[in-house]
Amino acid sequence: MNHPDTTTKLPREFYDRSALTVARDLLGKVVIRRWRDILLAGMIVETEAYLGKTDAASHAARGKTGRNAVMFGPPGYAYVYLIYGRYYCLNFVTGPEGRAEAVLIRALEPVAGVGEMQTLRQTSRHRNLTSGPGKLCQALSIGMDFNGRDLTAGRLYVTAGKAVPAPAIGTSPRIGIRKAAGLPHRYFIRNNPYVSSR
DNA sequence: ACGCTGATGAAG
DNA sequence: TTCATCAGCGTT
Repeated sequence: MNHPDTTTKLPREFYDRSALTVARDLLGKVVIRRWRDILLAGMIVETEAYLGKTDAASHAARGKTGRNAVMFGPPGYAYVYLIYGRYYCLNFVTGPEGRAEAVLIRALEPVAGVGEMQTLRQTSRHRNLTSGPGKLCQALSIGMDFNGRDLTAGRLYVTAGKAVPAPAIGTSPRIGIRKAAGLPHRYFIRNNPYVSSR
């Protein structure tokens, strides 16, 4: 029986495309987090694309600041920020340097390291481990120390998972945003129980 | 439906 | 310096 490749990282070229394309392509890919000699992994089941200055809902809409500086850098780096004073959100920078696009990772389906995720999340319920952007950062032990980290070199990266057929992909407006509502920039795998719900 | 929680950036 | 805002979560 074949075992999945957990070491080959997606190359920088993968991220060097429009956030809309990358957000869709990331579905079915696997986020790998090497944590204390343990492998934590989850398949991406929900993403959101954020564009640069043209996107009022993007952190980059009002230009470069201390917080969003990583978005303005080259693709293939992690952009992490604190939201609502309590939770972290993980984004991947996409597109050429200066365009300031990113994809928010909104939900994963746990693949490996479930026991450790349960400890990190302080819950035994599988459905609740990674079914939201704040939850998955907790489950993978991702904090501000990952902001600006290279996704092609370190202990956080993405590997090729299984292809998701186009009919299985759903789109919708982005969750929880008030500006630029209505744009279908959220992508998810239909009927996957780990997609976040509100 | 609501409270928690604190960084952020714009206004003054 | 003050203030409204915020791409969330958990409990009710």
